Amino acid sequence: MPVIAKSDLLQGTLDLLILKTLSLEKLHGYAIAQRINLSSRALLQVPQGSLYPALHRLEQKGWLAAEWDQTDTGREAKFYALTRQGRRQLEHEIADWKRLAEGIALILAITEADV
Amino acid sequence: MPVIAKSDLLQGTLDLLILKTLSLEKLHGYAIAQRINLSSRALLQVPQGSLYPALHRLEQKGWLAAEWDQTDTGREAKFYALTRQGRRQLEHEIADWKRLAEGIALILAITEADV
DNA sequence: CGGCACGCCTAGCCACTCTACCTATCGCAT
DNA sequence: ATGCGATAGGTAGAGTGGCTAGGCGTGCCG
Repeated sequence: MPVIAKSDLLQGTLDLLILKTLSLEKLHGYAIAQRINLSSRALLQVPQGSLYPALHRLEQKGWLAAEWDQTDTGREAKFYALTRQGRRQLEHEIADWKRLAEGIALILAITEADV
Repeated sequence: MPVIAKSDLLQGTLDLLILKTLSLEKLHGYAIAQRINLSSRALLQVPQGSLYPALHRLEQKGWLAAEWDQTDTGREAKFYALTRQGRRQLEHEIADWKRLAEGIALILAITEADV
């Protein structure tokens, strides 16, 4: 058991973040993590040990397609792109997330007066 | 693998929901699930197989205190109340949730124009 | 008297994330 | 020249925690 930590992602959200990030731009793994970090204003961090297994999982499910290519800096890197199924999946995940977030928001909004 | 489903809770959210629900009112397990269902306008469901283990877990962590008592209908039921630690934990979980929800909202809000 | 709501519970599976590690290349500073 | 941080990919293993599917017993209503 870690001492403090707990700044973790919630299980299931990582797929959503990856799919959404790739829906705008083809990126390689390392860049995906950076983009998520940046776009969320550092609220969200993706450890490599979560990222790469997730990418492989999503690829296996047919939601991503991988392809080796060169980065801007001339290095080899594996670029991921959304498949058509991935795009459909993304929409599901967004809908699921909104439902969950709304549900939780409703619960959190309850006050003594409502009981 | 279930066929459709996937209306699941995200891991970690259940603790938050239970703590918040109990922060307003002492309730027994069965009633907690009903209250979450109702308060979220049925957006969120808590299966019993998730609920009871969660309650035991939270009790073990010292966030809940349990006590047998009578329901309105005269039945025996185990009522749970937040401990002081539980109240502190609830605040942490709310803060964590807000951070996560905000981070994800930021990511979901990105459009082609931002890339 | 049969079934449903109430109320509690557990076993076992499964999915996902995390820590901690490994590998290799490149640029820059010492 | 060398060593370190960033870039880039990866795995193993443990831990967490939700889910399905079952079980128990009571009380009420048709």
